[in-house]
Parts: sequence; C-alpha cells; structure tokens
Amino acid sequence: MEYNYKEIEQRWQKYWKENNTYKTEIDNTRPKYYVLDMFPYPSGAGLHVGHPLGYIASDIFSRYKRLQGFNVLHPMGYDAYGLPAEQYAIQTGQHPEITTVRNINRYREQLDKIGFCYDWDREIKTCDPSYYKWTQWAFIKMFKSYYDNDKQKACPIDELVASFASNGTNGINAACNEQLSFSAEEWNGMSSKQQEETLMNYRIAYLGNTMVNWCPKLGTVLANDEVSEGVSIRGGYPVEQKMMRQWCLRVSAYAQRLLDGLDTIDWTESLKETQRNWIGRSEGAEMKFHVSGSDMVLEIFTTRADTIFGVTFMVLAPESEYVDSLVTEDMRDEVEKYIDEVKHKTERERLIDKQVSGVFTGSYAINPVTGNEIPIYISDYVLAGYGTGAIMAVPAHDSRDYAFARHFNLPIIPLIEGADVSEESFDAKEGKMINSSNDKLQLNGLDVKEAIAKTKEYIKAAGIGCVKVNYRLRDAIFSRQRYWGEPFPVYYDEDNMPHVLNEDELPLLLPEVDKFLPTETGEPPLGRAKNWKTKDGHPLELCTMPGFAGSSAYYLRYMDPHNDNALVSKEADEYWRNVDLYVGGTEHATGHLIYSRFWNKFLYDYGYVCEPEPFKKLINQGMIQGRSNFVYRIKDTNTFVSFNLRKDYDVTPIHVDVNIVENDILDLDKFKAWRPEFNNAEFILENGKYVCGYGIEKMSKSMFNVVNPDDIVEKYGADTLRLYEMFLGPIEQSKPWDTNGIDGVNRFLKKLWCLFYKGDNFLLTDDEPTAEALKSLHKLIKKVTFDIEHFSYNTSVSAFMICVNELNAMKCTSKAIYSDLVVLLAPFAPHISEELWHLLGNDTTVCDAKWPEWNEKYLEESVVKYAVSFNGKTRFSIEVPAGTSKEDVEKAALSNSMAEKWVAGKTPKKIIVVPNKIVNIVI
RNA sequence: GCUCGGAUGGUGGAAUGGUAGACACGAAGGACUUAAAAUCCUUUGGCCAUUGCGGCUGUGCGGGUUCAAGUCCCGCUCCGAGUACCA
Repeated sequence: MEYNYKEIEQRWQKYWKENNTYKTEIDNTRPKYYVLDMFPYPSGAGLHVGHPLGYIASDIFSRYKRLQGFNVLHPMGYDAYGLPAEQYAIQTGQHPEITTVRNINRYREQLDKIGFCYDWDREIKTCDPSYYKWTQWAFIKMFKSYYDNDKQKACPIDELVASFASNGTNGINAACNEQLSFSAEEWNGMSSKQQEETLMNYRIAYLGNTMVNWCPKLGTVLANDEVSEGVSIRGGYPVEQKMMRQWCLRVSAYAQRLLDGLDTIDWTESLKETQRNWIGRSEGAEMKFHVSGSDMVLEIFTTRADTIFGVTFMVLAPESEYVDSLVTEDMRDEVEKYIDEVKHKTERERLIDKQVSGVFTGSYAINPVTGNEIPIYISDYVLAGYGTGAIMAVPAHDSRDYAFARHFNLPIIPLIEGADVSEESFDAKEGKMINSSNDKLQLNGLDVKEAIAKTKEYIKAAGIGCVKVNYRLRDAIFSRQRYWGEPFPVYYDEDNMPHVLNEDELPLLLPEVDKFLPTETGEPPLGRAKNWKTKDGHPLELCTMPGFAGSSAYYLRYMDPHNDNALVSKEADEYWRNVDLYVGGTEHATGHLIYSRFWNKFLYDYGYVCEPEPFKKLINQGMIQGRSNFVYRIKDTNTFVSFNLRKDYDVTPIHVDVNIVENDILDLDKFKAWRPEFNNAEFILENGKYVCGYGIEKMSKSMFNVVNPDDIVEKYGADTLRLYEMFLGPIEQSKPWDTNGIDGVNRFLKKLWCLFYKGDNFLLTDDEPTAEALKSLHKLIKKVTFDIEHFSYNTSVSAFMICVNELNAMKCTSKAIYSDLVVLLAPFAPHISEELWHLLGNDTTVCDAKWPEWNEKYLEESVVKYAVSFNGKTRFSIEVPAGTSKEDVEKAALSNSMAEKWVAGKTPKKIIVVPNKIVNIVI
C-alpha cells in the first residue's frame, strides 16, 4: 500500500468530527490545561502559510498535554469586528456581516484541512450578540465603578456617592482625571447633572474630554497602540491630535498592578520589557512654582529634582489650561498664532519637523529654592498628556531643554563637576554636584543620586511639592465613530448626560443602516439608524466600541460559551482558571495584551474571575516572511536570462509567482501561461534549467509570494505541512517561507509508512523488540518529551527522522516499538499517526493513548567513548567499558598508541576527566 | 537616541562550558533503469595531503576568564525588532 495522505486525512478528519473526539467538558478527576491561540481577524485574503505556524505549535502542545492525561481546553474563534470589513462595506455597500461570515467560513475550511484538535462547540465570534452582550455587560460594570487607590481595586460607584454625601472628598483616594475637593454640603447641593459630571471624573468607564488621535481618512479616533509614527496602523493614513469628548477606560489606574503582575507570569523578557516601557513608570517629584506677581501656581514633574539650581526657564505644553491666564497682553497675538500652528500640525509633521519652536508667554515664575525669576515659555516639545503638562527646564542636563535654550539664547548653568556643556547637554545621572547650594539646600559635593534623594526630602519638608510616581500609560480611548463594532449600552437624558442600560436589556443589538458612512451632519454611521433610541425615547450612543473590546475577555467566554446568565460561571472559571499557554504574535504587546490584563484585573476585583493574570505562559511565534522569486528580462526584449548568467546582460528583475517555481527552478510552460505578455517568452538557460533569483519580503499579493496552506495540503498533505512548518526553525524566530526543504519531511513520512508496509504486505510482527530498537525508541521519547516542554519542535522533527532511519537500518518490525513511536508522533502528524495506530490493532483513537515514558536502562551504553584532548585540543578518541573509573580512563587514554605523540615524554601536569565525555591532559 | 534580540557551511538550522556544523535542503559522483521519475549508496566548512589511513584552520571583529569558549566577561562592527520630544 502506498502512503495515501489524501484518503487518510479526509477519513480521520471526518471521524474526529463525527465522534466529537475533541469535545471538552469539565472533569474534576483530571487536571486541566488551557491552550489558547490568539484568535484571528478573518480577512478577505484568507489564511496564508504564515498564519497556521502558531496554531500548529499550540496544537502540538495541546495534543501532547492530552496524551499526558490532562483535560485540555483548546478553543478557537474569530475577532470579527474590524475596520477592513467596514472599509469594504463602504466601497461596495455590502453589509460587513456578509463579508465577515464569508471570510469566517473560508477560514474554517482552511483550518479544518490542517487537522487541529479544536473543540468547535466552543467557537466564539465577537460580532455575535450572545457574545457581545458580555462585552457590553463589562462596560456597564466599569461605568458603575471607580478605582479606590487605598484598597487598590475597583469598587462600586455607589460607595463613592455615599461617601461624598456624608464626607465630601474627605478621605477619598480615588483614581481620577483631576483632584477635586468639596464638602458633603457642596456635594448635596449640586444638581443631579453636576453630580453626574463630577462622577465622570472617577468612573472607570468615563466620558471625558481628551486629546485623541483623530484619523480624518478613516473618520474615527484611534488608540495609542493603533497609531505608529504618526499614521494609522490600519491603512497608514495620517493622524492628528484633536480634543474630543470620548468614552475612555481608566486603564491608568491599574498601571502599578499591570507592572507588578509582569513579575508573576512566564512571558519572554523582551515582551515584558515592551510592556514595562509602555507603562513607563518613573519616580520623581512634583514641585510648585509660583507665578511672579500673581497668585497662580504651576506644578511640574521632574525625575531630576537635584537640578533645581540649574532651572533657567519653564515650558508649558501649548494645550495647557494655564496658558490663557499667563499670557501678557503684548505676547497674546504671538502666542495665539503659535498655538494655532501647533494645532494644525499633524502628528506626522511634528515628528518630521524636529525644529525647535516655542514662544515666550510674557510671564515669569519663581524658583522655589533659589528665588530667581525665570521666564515661562510654551512649546510643543512639552506634552500636555504627561505629568502636569509643564516642566522646569534645566538646559545643562537635558538635551531638549538645551536645544531650546540655545535657540532662545537662555542661560545654561552646569551643575555637575567636569560636565562640558559648551556643545551639548550632559544628561547622564552621574558625577558630583556643583553650583547647587544656598542657605536652604546644600547639594554641592554630593553624588547625583544622593542629591535627588536629599532634594526630594527638602521639597516635602518645605511644603513646595511632593514625591510622585508618574506613568506613561494613558487611559484607553474607547469610542470609535464606526459602524462595525459593539454598540455602547448607553443613552442620553434631557441634559445630555449619559446613562447605562439595565443588564436585562442586553444585548443591545447593532442596528441596520442604509449606508456605512457618517451622516450629513458628521455624526457616526449609527446616526443613520432608524429608531436608535430607548423604549422611552432617549437617544442611544452613536459610537461603537473599538476592536480590542471584543478581544479583551474572549478567553473567559471559551470556558463557558453558551452561558446566558454570566460571562463565565463560577464553576467553569474555577476549573479552567486562566490560560496556561497562550500563543500569538508580538504585535499585540502594547494593545490586546495590556487591555486584556486590565479587563481581567477589573473582573478580578469583583470576584467574577479567580486569577489576577489571564495568560500564565506566552509564546510568540515569529512571522513567516515571503520568499519572492525573480526572473531577469533582458531590457527591451522578451528574453529571460537564468540567474547566474544575468551579469552578462542588461536585465530588469521581475517578480514571478512563487507557485510556478520549484526549488528556484522556473516551470517554463506555466510561466508562459501565467501572463499573456509572456506567451512567446524566450529563455537563456543554464544546464538546461531556468534558475530564479530570490529575495525575502513581506508575504503579499503584490510580490506574488503568497503561499496558501491549502495548496501545500493538496500537494503533500496536512501532516507534511505541520511537520514542515515546525521543522523550518525555532518557533519564536521570524523566517522566510521556503518550500525547498519540504520534500525532506514528506520523504520521512513515506519512509515511516514503508516500515509498516512493503508493497501490500504488512510487515509488523509481535516479536520482542531488540535492545538496539529499544535504545533508539527511548532516545526518541526522552528527546521529544524534552523538546515539547521547551517548544523546540524543529529538533523534535529531526529526532523522528533519526529514529526512523535507525529502525529502518536495523529492519525493526516490532509492533511494541512502533506503537510508542506513533503516540509520540501523534501531536505532530495526527492523521498518519491515527491511521498507523489503528493498523497496530488499536480501536481507540490515538488521542486517548498514553504518552510513553523513557527508561534510562535502555539508554545505558556498554562502551563509552571519550574524546582525548591535550591542552584543550582534541586529538583522538578511546572507548572504554561503561562504568570505568576515572583512574582507569586516564590510564586507558595515556596508554593509547596515539598518546605517545602528544605526551612526547613529558609528565602530564594535570588530567581532567569529564564522565562519559572528555579526558583533557595538560602537558 | 533608548530598549531588546541576533550574527555558525552554498541554504534553513543543531550543539546543559566538554569531539562545532546534528537533521534537512541543495550540489557532485555512483547503483537500478532503453530513458526519465521515484528509490538507494558515497562525498560535501575551508586549505594542504590523499602510493600517509592524516595535518592545519575555522562559529562577525579585538581582548579576557578557563585544563577546555559558538556558549561566560569586557570593548567594537554589522543586521533585525520594538519604541520615541515621557521631563
């Protein structure tokens, strides 16, 4: 019998489906293990060969864990809301749901062919009302909560209201937009609208006026992680800063917990570092500067309190609320002109144009330590959103202040001994302080670190400021002026104040609209929906939620996907707890992986989930790049010259579809048929072949380098695809897709098949396995077990090849050996393993087998080989019986006929024997 | 600029401080074939020797630690990824 992968794979895929082989239920008698893939956004292009890389890796791990006796939860679903479907809808008028469903079906078809062990009963689509009900539910909870900094958790807003009513803001330490201070009487005297507005300052989901990234081309705001280098990640359109009233999530309240949690989880150091940078904790001091001739006080944040004696000016962000009252009449025109200029610059222009710019306000501040008067400027190098939006400028020790001082000719006072500030600032936090003492504070002679500490002490004692920790992490902007997303469960009253719906009114269904564009009056697409109001006629929110809303808690829903009464039941949550292994790309480091952790912590605060971190271990699969092929056309002809001969001609390289090239050899007939203009192409060949050049690029249609997994499955089978993707290299590494080696793994499967069958004869017997075969097998068990635990799948595949070659060479026919081998292979190549497993006479599926354990006794060698080195250089090797003592190994090494040459009559100074490995003789 | 990775044959890549280059691809030669495909065998880092079965050299560069370094330490070069007026 031939290895007929098509027949085998189809038959077993059908069997698994019909028998619910991968259906998972809570089972308290077995330990759980939760393996999760980052669910895909179903794009119209379908899966390419890079997508399944992570899915295969997690599938191998799931199957392995299952064979080890774990109850494995391994679900899959779709992140179905998103911009591309909506952009497509705008262009074609087709409802995004139709495109989305079509794409999902296509994805499912492609996934099914690869033989994953997903429990499809638990499938989730974020655009499904039964799913987004719980996204809306969580939003309502967040709306009804504030963050108590003392308790370090989210609490019901009602508690805050009660506290305001009895004590005002007294004793309240809550996360907020701005520190408020009022008494119980003042609170009780407020109108309900005023009270509502006050509460917005505290809610975890709040409506706030914030600077947002506005993308005019997409017609929506974007979160910080959706923007890179001044353009939108989706589409690459310019983004500008704009003040807008938007729904926000108070992620910043969780900054410290998000930072601390990183130490408790098993993620790669680089990913944790990315999150740490994104959270951006910095310890410093907040200091008050009085404005000269006024009772205004400006607050600044600095990490370099020690440089207070070198402050020669102050700078405010142009957007700062204080600017208006600071500007003197003679400067007003100039300041307004500058603010206007800054406002109209897009983020991108600001980044490109790094010229120093700014303008003097006309006002002066007083340095609280030296008493000196210093000018106050505004400049766009100070950001409104960080710290207090104002800085004390120390040009000698900050490069940005330095550039500004140079441009406006402001004084520069060096504060560190030996620092030369004639050409550039000295930013390093090292050296001894100078010019930094007066009757209030003496820093001269101190080290920078000591000076920082001493200054902080002084600031506190003198009441001119406080020690403060700042975070770079901002609240997440949660509104999108888009159609294809979750509607907010929010309506507005007569005062235009927002209220949330009752939980029993969920889900609030996404309404139909006639077009997916903003309304004529510039309102979001939901403004087109008919009857978009509550039963009692209140208008509903027109924005929808962003992409990360649906992906923030999906891992919880998989635990209990059909529950109508809760996001996840207590029972399911306490059994499955959190994700043991999460596999996905690094691109979500500062988006999904932060939001999800935040969302989880919020739910944790209320006891809806029992684990403070959602993803215990995380593996990042690398990207698969495209490997493009080129042909070389001789200029102004239709003649193509082979790669190695191209130097002799004047040629233009042209991308050629990689699907008509094999091992860099062009299929000439397919090439002629590929494009009409190549119909009558001529070729200059080398050795009768046309060799193509290659290059590594992103996998994309325009480069003709997209390889579709279906084509590989068709040509080689799913098992070959799975093995080959793993064989390609370490899972975490980015690498180009290169089919050149795929024959190797395909050959391996055929070889394995041929160990079972020769022609139509079944070769296997019940013979006792030989010691040699057992050794080969147990070597494999040990290696593969170790490799899977360490996600080193490429070396596992090699180990299988070695083992099969060995068994082949020793003509092993023992069923006992192959039985274990097939179980080991099952996670990697489930279809062929299932087939072979049944050929071995089993009637259960291979998934229910038991992972074999290795026995050291089969691995023991009777003879041990030692490499013999002289002064570290290996010269020859010797063999001694296993268990030979060190002394005897030394003797054997020295008495070897080869040794004489290297010893050369001298007495060895020292001999090192590493058991079973090396004898190093130092002469 | 900062942070984190990485650099090993023609290629993808192996190597708990212990015989570098496993495994695979490609290439060359051979066997079986009328022929091709498939399959199998041999060789394959470089240099030298190959009527000596061996020698020298070698993991981006320069140092160091060690009996022993691809691996650890210090200083560079180059490449990749992320991030950026964050005070």
